[in-house]
Amino acid sequence: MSKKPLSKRQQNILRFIYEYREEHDRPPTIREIGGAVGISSTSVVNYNLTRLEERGYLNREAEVSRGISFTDKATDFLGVVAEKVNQVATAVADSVTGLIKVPLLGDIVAGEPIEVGSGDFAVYDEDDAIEVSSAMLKGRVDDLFALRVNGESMIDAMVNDGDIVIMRKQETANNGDMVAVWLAGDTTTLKYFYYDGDRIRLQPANPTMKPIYVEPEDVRVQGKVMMVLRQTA
Amino acid sequence: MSKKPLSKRQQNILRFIYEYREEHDRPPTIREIGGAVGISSTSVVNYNLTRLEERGYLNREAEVSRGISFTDKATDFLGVVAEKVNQVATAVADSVTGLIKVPLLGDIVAGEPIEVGSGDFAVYDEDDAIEVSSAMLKGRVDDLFALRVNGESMIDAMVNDGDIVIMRKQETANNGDMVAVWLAGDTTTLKYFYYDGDRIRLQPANPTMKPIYVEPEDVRVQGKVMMVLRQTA
DNA sequence: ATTATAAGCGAACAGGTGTTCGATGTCAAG
DNA sequence: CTTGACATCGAACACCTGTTCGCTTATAAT
Repeated sequence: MSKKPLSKRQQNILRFIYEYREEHDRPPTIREIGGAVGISSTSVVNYNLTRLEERGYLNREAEVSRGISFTDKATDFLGVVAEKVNQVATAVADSVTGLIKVPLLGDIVAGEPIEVGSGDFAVYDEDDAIEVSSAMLKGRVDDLFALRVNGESMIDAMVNDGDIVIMRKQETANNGDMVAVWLAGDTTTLKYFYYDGDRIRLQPANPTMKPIYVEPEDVRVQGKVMMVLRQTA
Repeated sequence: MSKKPLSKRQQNILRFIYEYREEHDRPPTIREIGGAVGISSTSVVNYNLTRLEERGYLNREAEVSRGISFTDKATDFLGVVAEKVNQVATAVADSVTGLIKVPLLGDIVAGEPIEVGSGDFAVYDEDDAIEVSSAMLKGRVDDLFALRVNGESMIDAMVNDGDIVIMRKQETANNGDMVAVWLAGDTTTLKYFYYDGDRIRLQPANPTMKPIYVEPEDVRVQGKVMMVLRQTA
C-alpha cells in the first residue's frame, strides 16, 4: 500500500463523514459529501472514496444507500475519536463508576489555618485534582477537598511530608472523627476528636503518643479527614 | 396522544431498527424493516412508522434515504440503551479512565512473610479489590496487589493498623524504593531501601527514627510499595 | 517533449428507496 | 347489520443515490 499521505481532499472527506454521522446518526450520501468538500461530480467523490477504501480507511457496500463505514485506521487518523472516548469516559466515569475528582487546594502546614475559600470549588483548576474511587469513601462525597502535607509536623497523625489528605468541609466534629483543627490560634493539627467532660481530647493517630486536652474555645474544627493517600513510588 | 400500548408489530419495528443500527452503523430502509418484521408492503411499513412518529417514538426526514432516528421516548421504551451505556461505561472506565482494581490479598503482619501466591491473581475474588485511580500510580500497573495492615508493627513506616498498602510484586530493589522486606527470617517490615557499601540500609519513613543496617543475606525483598491508603471516616 | 498516472468533470443510467393510491380486511361501537 | 377507525396489501410512481462512461486537465516520471 502506498505510503503517500492522503490528499487534502481525502482528509476533508473523512472528517466530513465523521461530523455528519455525529450530527445525523447516519452516513452521508455521495452527493452530500461532494457538496461539503467542493466536488461537483459524483464520480469524483466515488473515485476518492474508492481510493480511501483501497488504502484501508473505509468499508463500502456496493449499491446500498449510505453504505460507508469507518475502519479503525480511519478512526486513528481522525484522532477526534480518542478525544471523544475520553470525554465520554470522563463523564461516564464521573457518574457511573464513582471516580471522584477532589480539588487539590494547596498545602497543609502546621503554622497556618486551612484556607479553603468560599463556595463549592467550582472554579478550581481541573489539573490539580486528585482522583479517588468513591468506593473508598463513606457517605456524602460533596464538599471534599484535598491538601498536600508540607513538612513533618503531622507525624503524630501518621501523616508524612508529601502525603495527601482528603477532607470534607465541616466545622463540627463527632467523637472518633479525625479532624483538622486550628489549635489555640497558632497550629493546625490532625487528630482524633473526643468530647471529654468539659474539655476536648485530641488523640494522635500514633497509638504510642499521648492525647492532649484542650478547652473548646481553643479549638476550631476545619474539616473532617476522610482519607490519607501516600505515593511512595 | 393515545394511551393505547404500541402494537406488537410496532414494538418489533423499534427493536429491529435498534439492532440494525448497532450492527450496520446506519438506519435500515423501509424494505429492510418490512423484511425483518414480516410486512410485505412498503406502504404498511410506512404507515407504522408514521404512527410511531405521531406517538413521539421516532423522527423521520421526508424523501431522504434511511431518514429515521430515535427519540428519547423510544430509547426509554427499548430499555436496552441504559444497559448498553452501563456496559460501555464499565469497559471504558476500566481501560481509559484508569480506575484499576487491585486484588486485596489479605493482611500484612510483622511476624509473617508476605504470601501472594503464584501467577497473575486472575482468580482473586472481585469483591476483595481495591479501586485506585491509575493517575495516582507511576509506571507499570500490572503485578499489583494490596494488603491490609494488621497491628501496630508498621508505625515506623508511618503506616497504621488498618491502612491499605498497594504493592507491586518485585524481588529486587533500587535505592530509595519503599519495599516490604522479610528481615532476618522473622519479621516483615516496610522501609526505604538503600545499598550502603557492603550492607543494606533500611530507612524508616518516620524521619525521627534511625535506620538499620543489615547484611544482604538477611533481607528478602517481597514487593515494592506503590501507595498507602488510609480510610479515616 | 513525451508518456503514464492521477484527478476532475458532466451526463447518463441503474437501481435503491420513500411516497401515494385505490382496494380490501378486521374489529369495535352503535 | 351498518358504520367508522384502524390496519394491511400490491402496484405504480417519484425521486434519491450509487455506478459507469467518455472526456479533459494536472502532475510526475522518463
